[in-house]
Amino acid sequence: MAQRIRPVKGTRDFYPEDMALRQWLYRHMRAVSEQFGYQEYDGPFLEPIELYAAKSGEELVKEQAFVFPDRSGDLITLRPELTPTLARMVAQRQKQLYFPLRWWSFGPFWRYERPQRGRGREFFQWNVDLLGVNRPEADAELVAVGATFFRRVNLTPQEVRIYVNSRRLMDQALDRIGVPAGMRPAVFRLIDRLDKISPETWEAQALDMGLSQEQVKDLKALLEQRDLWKQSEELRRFFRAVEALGVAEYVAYHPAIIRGLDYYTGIVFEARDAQGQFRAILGGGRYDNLVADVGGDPIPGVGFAMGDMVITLVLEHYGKRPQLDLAPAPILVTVFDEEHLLPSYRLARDLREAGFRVVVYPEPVRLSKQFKYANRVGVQVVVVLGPDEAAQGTLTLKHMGTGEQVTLPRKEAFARLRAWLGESSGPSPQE
RNA sequence: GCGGCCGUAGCUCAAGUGGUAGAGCACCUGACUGUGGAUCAGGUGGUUACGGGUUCGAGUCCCGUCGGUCGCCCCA
Repeated sequence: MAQRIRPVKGTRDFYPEDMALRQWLYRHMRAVSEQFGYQEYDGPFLEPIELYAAKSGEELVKEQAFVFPDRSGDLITLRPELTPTLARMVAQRQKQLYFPLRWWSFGPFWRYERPQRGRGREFFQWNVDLLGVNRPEADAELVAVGATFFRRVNLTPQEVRIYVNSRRLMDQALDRIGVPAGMRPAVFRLIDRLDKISPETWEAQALDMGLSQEQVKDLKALLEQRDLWKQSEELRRFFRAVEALGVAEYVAYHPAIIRGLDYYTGIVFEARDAQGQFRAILGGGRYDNLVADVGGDPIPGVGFAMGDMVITLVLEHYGKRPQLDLAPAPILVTVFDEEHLLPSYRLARDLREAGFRVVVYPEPVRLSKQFKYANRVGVQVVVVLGPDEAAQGTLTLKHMGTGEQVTLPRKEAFARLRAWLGESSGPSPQE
């Protein structure tokens, strides 16, 4: 007996039912992206480690990327995120690309982390970026893309919300509190943790990193100010644009949203479920130094990423995970006996040529077994071609949903199939 | 990388203080040899994650490994 080989830790197998959900997510992501005029692109899954060395949170590469030597000894990285690849691709063709540029992508990423609920080592991510515009209205558009996706998958504003803040605004506010510039990245990360750890440990960590009692108090007060955004011209414009884009109900200001990554320079945002029991569903923001880091001229940009694992958990939790059609085909042609096997195969071919999706039972076994199979795999109509039908040039059709059964001349049988199946007889499966 | 909890049939779960591994669902067969879903009867299925240890005896206690999960870290 061969030893059982385990899958690599933190990876997932996609059985047809899992694949159906992944494809469902992909279809909605694509539909929303295209609604807003974004173009699909992709990069390599393997990248040189140097691409990540210069930028994007040191830790992401040093501690969380899959890095290994290839056969020649070069260090190869399984991409842990897409933004550096995007930057490289844009820098390479900077002179021929025409801005503003709207690109989106959906694909696999890898991070060598401890797998947990909503977090694996191999996951899929939707990336949406708008390059070449430095206005808060562009940021609002990205948020609208995310919100439109939520609306499209039936998640309501009562269930998910996109929270927004501005690093520029927070910088000013921290100035007033007297937090030195050198401590900003650490303080940002502390703010990011506010609702993830207990108030006591949060305060302890704050004091630990060198903030005074007074500053901690001021900081806590600051993070309570839900109308802080009114002090920011940038955010006032942002919210007016969000309103115009028709997604205001999904968007709210929150002073504790700051994002962990270092390269964000302005507005930042993340989506959370209303009950706050899951990780961030999507996260993004403005980065104005992107392309310069990989050798191009600086281009302002704004973008976000949404992983497939958390959104799946959220959909499940709110009962919005769709019932997907997993049937291999809407029609099953049975095989009455050995003698009628090839006639059944020919019938299946004729049905396919008429535009139907058809599965034919692969061997002559009891009809009850074939009907049971049809029932189990979700076939809608079973076709029987036995001695009687063969003799009279007819076909027997049984609709598995209603139980209705008819025997009709071939031509009429095809018409009946079309009537019964309607749209679902066509070439594309699901939903 | 660190700490807590968990790991029994394909699935969901049972098995007082250690004493011969069980149920429901699913699956297979039959009642029903040209017809599924319902019902009834019967049946297959487990080295109790893996490897050691303690014991007359371990699913149960101890150690280790692997996997899952929760928290730290980080993040989608």
